Amino acid sequence: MIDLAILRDNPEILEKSLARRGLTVDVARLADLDRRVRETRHRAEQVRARQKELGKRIARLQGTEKQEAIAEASALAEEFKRLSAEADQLETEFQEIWVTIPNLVDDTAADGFTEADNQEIKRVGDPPRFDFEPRDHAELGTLLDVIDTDRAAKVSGSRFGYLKGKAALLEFALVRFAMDRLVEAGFTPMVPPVLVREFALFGTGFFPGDREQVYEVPADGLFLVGTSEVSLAAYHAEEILPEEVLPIRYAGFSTCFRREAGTYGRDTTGIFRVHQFDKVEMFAFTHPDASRDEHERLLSIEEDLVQTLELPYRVVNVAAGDLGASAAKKYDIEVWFPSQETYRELTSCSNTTDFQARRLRIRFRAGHGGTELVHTLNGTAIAVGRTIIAILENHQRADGSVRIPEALVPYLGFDLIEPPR
RNA sequence: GGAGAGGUGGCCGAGUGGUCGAAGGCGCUCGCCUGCUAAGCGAGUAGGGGGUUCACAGCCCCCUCGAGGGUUCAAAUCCCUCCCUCUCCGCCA
Repeated sequence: MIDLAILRDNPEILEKSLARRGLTVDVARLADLDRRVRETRHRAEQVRARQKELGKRIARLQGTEKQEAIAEASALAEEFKRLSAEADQLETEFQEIWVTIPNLVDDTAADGFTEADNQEIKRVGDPPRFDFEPRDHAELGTLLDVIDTDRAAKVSGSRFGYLKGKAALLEFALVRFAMDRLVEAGFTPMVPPVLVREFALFGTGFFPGDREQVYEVPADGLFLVGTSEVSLAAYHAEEILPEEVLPIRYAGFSTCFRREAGTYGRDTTGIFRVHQFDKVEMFAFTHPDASRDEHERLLSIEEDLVQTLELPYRVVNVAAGDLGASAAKKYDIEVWFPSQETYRELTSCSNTTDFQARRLRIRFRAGHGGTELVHTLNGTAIAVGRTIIAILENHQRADGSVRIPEALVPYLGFDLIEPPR
């Protein structure tokens, strides 16, 4: 949710932001609806005030006087009920639209509406040159017997995979490697719930917009998270934090579940796009003045991790129209995939400013004694599945064996994945 | 799955129809005192919305004691529905 004051005092800012996202919303009508809500509510409150005052006198009155006053108060109560219902109805109508309004786009977010408009900020590392025909990760996975999507299809359907043997070990190495780095950087490690209540998804901005992407467990009224961002953000829901605890930084490890509805035919090879994968996620709660710096900090941590894994990548500033509802600005790190001869998304980090904090009511006690909304940010540290396949593809050799990046060797105890004899 | 208890302010915790947005305590803020620290004394301190306004200053109003509905002139207090938390038993990684 964005600040209502924007709609009231600077609707042109909202107009502009929506236009940058390529959305059409009748802002004038929204503003008018809001005005009518307030007008009606105000009239109702005035009636209520008179009714309450009269009620106080009734306690002290006797006889006829009392009876007359009660009759009058009764009429006021009726009137209040009527106006109040009218205001409720208008407000419902307003909220229905208002909750779908995405965050204001940051001035420095890239222009454009699709992935193709993402603005490249930098490239680091060179794509590997092979003197043989490189295999894609699915081929390598089969050859090395470390990824099995055929049997996964039998057991669970399409877009699932088994990590097997050294790839399974690689997962744990990556997770521990990332966690170690993050703890060093001041993050508190977390293993959060992956089943959450609806409010957590609404609060993080995934609902109502992306509802069809989320697995639901109707019998229990719970939902499977697509990222631990959801459970980490909601961790401090409804809280008023002391200012001095900010920034709060969490490193959450969780499995992520995504329905991938509407992606039929896209990325069907291997485990590039699956319904279930594990991820280490960074999440930060900051003072509003600190979120821009924090965003850059998260990005630099992501870059450090990718560099340490010796993967060639580029950083893009995501186009306004391609941002999620809650993000004001987002950076993606795209890593080179030799089989696709292109850079594909490996990590992503967003500054959601006060959008999630407003919905989740996460505030801090500010210096002046009042409360202010915090800012929240999230960023991928390691998306395990994709990182594994990036390692396979980039560090493969002619015989199909794969070299383990040096930084992971201490976690694994081997430096090569070879085809079984 | 069975049985029971309970949801009140930043936190703990009183409060069964009007004088309760709410005792008391903790915490916090300011001041005083104590030659440091600790203790002590005094005052203040819920959140949200709206109106007025140049104003995030004042002043005024409304809402909120888990949520929603109901009874009543009047509800934290009475009634109904739902949600949530905890305890014991059962099951269980």
